[in-house]
Parts: sequence; C-alpha cells; structure tokens
Amino acid sequence: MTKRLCLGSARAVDLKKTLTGGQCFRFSEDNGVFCGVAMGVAVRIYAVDGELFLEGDSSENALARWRSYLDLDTDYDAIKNELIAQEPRLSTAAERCGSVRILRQEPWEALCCFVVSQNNNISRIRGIVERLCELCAIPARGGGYAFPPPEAVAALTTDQLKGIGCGYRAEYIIAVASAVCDGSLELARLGTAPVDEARKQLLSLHGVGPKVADCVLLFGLHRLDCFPVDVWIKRALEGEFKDTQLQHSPYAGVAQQYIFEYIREKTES
DNA sequence: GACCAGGTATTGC
DNA sequence: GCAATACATGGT
Repeated sequence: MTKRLCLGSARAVDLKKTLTGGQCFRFSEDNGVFCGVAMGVAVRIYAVDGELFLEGDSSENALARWRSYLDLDTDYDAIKNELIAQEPRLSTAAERCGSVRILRQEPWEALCCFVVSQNNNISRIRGIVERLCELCAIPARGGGYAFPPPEAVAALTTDQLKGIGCGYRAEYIIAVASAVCDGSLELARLGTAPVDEARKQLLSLHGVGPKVADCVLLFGLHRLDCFPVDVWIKRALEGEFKDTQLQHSPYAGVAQQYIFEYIREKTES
C-alpha cells in the first residue's frame, strides 16, 4: 500500500494548467492523476475530496519539498487581485486561470527544456525531453528516469540529440550543458543576482535568446517579475492587451501565465 | 504542400 | 540599430 501525503487544499492549485501547461514537460495526466518526475523522484499528484495528495515520495522532507515545488506557500489570491487592480482587462483570464502557480523547478532542467522549446510546440517538446531522459537513463527514485544533470547531457553527441528529434537545437543543448559544466554559467548564483544581470548571463549562451532567458528566470529561478513573450503572448499584446503595462509588474510572470493559459484554453480545439 | 509551434543566430542594410 | 531568412521536426 503506497503511502500518500496530503499537500493541502486542492483549491490552491490548478494541476492541469500548472503541471501540463508548458512550464515543465515531464508530467502527464491520467484521469485526474498527474504523474511525472521532478527533483529525481517519480510521483503521482491528485485531488480527492477537496484535498491535494502526493504519492511516491516517502522521504522525511517530502511535504516541504513538494509544497515548495508547487509553490503552495505563495499567496496567489493576493497577486491575482493586485494584477487585476492594475489591469482590469486581465480579470477574465485571471478568474479562469487564477489557480495556476509558477512551479519551482530545478534551474538546469528549465534551462535545458526551454532551449528545446524554441520554435517548437508543447507536445513535441515533451516527447523530446522524455527521450532525452531515456537516452541518459539515470534512474529516478520510484521508477522512470531523472532529468539528466548537465554532465550527462554534455557527454552526449549532437548526433544522439538529433536522433531523438532535437533538430538544429542539438548544438545549443550541448552548448548550454557545457557552459554549466565548465562553470562559465553559475545557475545557482543567478537566483539571487540582480535580474538584469542574470538575464545578461543567460543571453550570453549560444541558443538562448530573450524568450528562453525569461522562461528560465521565471520557471527555473522563480523570478516572478519576468515576462516571457512567445508567439501567443505577442498576439495578446497586439490584440486584447494592447498597451498594457503588465510586463512591468513585480508579478508580471504570473500575469503572463494567466494570459497564456487563457488564450490557449480559448483556442483549444 | 503550406503553415505553425513557449525562437535564435546570422546576414545585410 | 532593425528586417529578412534559415533552421529540424511532426502535426494540422
């Protein structure tokens, strides 16, 4: 019998939008149960009777670790209200997507995955990331494979990466992995460095432009003031959010997720 | 077969 | 500085 851990109220987080919306790429949904690997542990997360449960991590600090991963200790209601006060046009998206949270992913995983993400779509990104994990074959606790550390990725050849569908991004992936390995990019330091400095460091990497840099800052380093602009967001900024100033909010990244999820929900077939 | 996807690097002005 | 273009791949 698997032990399950209660993470708190299910109302706090929209698992579907948060875990399968394109912040991370290793969770999939099966009948309301979200299975995936993060931090080297394979888990199942689901809601029952208004409560949020986790299975698969029986270690001592599992509760704190996964509450942190899902960012359950941040008051998103307050953030949502502040964003709506600043930009009333956000209210529809925020009410529909208000329980999307910004995951606290491992910075290296976010960097690597968002390099893969460029000019690509979410389902395809997921496939490539999964095959990358299989290729490196580093076991996760509880089954499946962990996201490979930079050393493992740097040891791959571009041909191996092309073989799993990376295409022209193969050399970018090697480049960022190498930069982390040889210390020219200190990801850990970027979490506390001034955000402009951190962004500059990321932009110096071959294969990392403004969009990927902001995704790493937001999803990998929890810099909530970052506002990644992809093709969906660009359209929103030219359309129903024309001339908004949300990009400059201290919670710009949260607003970005509301808009991103809202638009994609609307255009879902 | 063209167009698109959580873009970036390169080139030419 | 900014606009145009190539880049791999799989799904509509």
